[in-house]
Amino acid sequence: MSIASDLIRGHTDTIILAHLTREDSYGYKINKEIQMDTDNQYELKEATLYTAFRRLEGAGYICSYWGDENTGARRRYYSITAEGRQAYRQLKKEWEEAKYLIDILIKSKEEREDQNGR
Amino acid sequence: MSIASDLIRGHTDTIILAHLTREDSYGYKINKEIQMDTDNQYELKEATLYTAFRRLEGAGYICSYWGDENTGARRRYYSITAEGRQAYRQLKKEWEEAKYLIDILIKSKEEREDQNGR
DNA sequence: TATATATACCTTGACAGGCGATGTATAATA
DNA sequence: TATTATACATCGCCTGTCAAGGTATATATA
Repeated sequence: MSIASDLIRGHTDTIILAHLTREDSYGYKINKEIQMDTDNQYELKEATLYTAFRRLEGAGYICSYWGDENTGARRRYYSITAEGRQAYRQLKKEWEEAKYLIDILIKSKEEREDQNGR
Repeated sequence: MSIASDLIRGHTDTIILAHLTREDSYGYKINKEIQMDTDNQYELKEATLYTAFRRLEGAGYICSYWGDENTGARRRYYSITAEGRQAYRQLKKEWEEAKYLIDILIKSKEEREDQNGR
């Protein structure tokens, strides 16, 4: 893990919802996929992950059920709801806005002067 | 203000440092500039702003002095240090990394399947 | 057989950053 | 005279993150 989590903070819910858009999944698997997707540059801490599941379920964005594996550790599967899909779309939109604003705001004033040709 | 502050969280320090790269400035002015730069879509809450100044000063990234205005309210000016400039460059780099990773992570798995042509 | 590792879940308590509320003071304007 | 703008500051709450600890099953290794 190489990235500061304060920069990802606020995106945890969006990331989880994204992983549930195609099919139901469970915590451990989602986290492994996050690690693979980012070449091990990022992972969710377990406490963060399971806290987020509770939060999302409380908000009605996901619901859960126990898997029926007859071998290995038990898994709790999560399914995204219609409200969850709606929230996901909204959160993605907000990310695009935030990205745009942050890009503006963290730009050095020196650079900006250069760009204005002054 | 239209943007969720959890999405900006972690960037407050970078934003402030960016505003000090060209010239010394003070809290009220920096915040006004942020509002102007973002067409009033974002502003730092005063408590957040002044907390950040304390934090940055404690870290040695900025130092402060009182202005010598002989009219109007007094101003505390902040100046970025060499360490502050170094930190600013680092934080910008981390933002580029975070931006890249978040874009990957919040992408819908449905979309990704489409992109893979499967 | 014992031990370590991988899979899989969960909770508690501390910490840090953001912020509403509140306060102070000066100057200009209505 | 009252309001608004400028300008700074702190306190205490809230929320999300996470280190640390715990439970349980299955497999690989020594």
